[in-house]
Amino acid sequence: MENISHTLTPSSPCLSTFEGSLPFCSSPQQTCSEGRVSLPLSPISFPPSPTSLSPATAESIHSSSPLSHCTASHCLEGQLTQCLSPANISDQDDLTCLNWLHQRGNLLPLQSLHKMTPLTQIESSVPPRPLRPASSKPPYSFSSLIFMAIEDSPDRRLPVKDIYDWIVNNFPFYRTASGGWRNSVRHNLSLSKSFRRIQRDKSQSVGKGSLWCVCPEYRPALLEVLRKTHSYHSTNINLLKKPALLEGAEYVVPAVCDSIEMSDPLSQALFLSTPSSQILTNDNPTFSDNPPCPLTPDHEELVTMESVEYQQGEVSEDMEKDPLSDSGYIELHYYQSHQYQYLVLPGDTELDLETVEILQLDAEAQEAAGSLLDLAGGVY
DNA sequence: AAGCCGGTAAACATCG
DNA sequence: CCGATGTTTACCGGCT
Repeated sequence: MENISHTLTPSSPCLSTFEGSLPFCSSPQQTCSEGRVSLPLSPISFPPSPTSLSPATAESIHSSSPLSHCTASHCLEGQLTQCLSPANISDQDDLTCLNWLHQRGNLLPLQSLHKMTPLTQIESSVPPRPLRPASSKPPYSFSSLIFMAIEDSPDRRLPVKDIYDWIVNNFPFYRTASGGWRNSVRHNLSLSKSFRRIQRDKSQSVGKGSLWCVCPEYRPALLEVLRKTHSYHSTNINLLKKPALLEGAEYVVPAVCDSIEMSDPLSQALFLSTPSSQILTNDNPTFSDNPPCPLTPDHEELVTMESVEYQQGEVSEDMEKDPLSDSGYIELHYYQSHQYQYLVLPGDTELDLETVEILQLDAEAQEAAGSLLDLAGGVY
């Protein structure tokens, strides 16, 4: 048994003060002691300050964090996009180079960038392994597919056409499948309570139909289903990936795994909760009435949070292995439970779930972090 | 066996 | 009118 205490640094000065308990653990492996979270203000942005982590973790996270050079005030001033702009990257080998982000969507590689070979290089140098035939159907239900598609969109809402496109782009199976699956998608959207239709803003309406979003109250359930599916189907994949890590492989290239892994959006997506200011209600069903709140200087408040302590090692090996621990990528997850939303941060380069940090953030903190990540995920 | 869930097909209405 | 979109119903198979 080992107590681990990490002091995390908030992503930005826009995070407002949070003080509260942590009644929620993201996985059965974790035993979180309730406690207050207090983070010292730092100009270092999301993810957590390396200085408070182990040297190896700190080095890795710092060097792999594309946002580590960008403060939230940059974000507030709209300069983060410059920070993330390829034009701003003088050297392709620069640690802040975001080519990988462009190439892989909002996938955040786990390993230090300086240890990484650019994906284009790897993908061209690694002999292409025969991909799983396109006839192999993804294990994910249509609800999960829709969920992932919507979550992977910048605005967390998509027209059905874009949902089709996302599925086709991420799961080649549907590229050649007959059109019946589209009917299933529409059927699922209509029937499932998890999804909600939003009228498009008439003034800027382009295209047909409505936008679809995920009902926040059903997000945890959808995420859980997704995690279970991913966990179940990633077992064999992990066996493939683990030796590569042990042998010092520079980068685990999803593309050399089978088709599910290659296109696995769970490994790629940043599941970000819609900030509470954007959550749709029945009374206010359109974003045109309730536009997403941009960060404003009003949100710039100092944050103090205390370290989070939780138990490590109190986990039965029989318990379900969390897919996040083996995903090979830094993943940032929001959970919503009751009136709280929870942001799960990776606290270790290996992404062992025992070392994942859980922060409970208030709405403004989520918004701040979400905006940063939106920008990071929106540049590709 | 019954109920639930997910997938599929189909009919129909609406909309641009 | 046509195609895309959205809703609804029905049926089937797998799972618990």
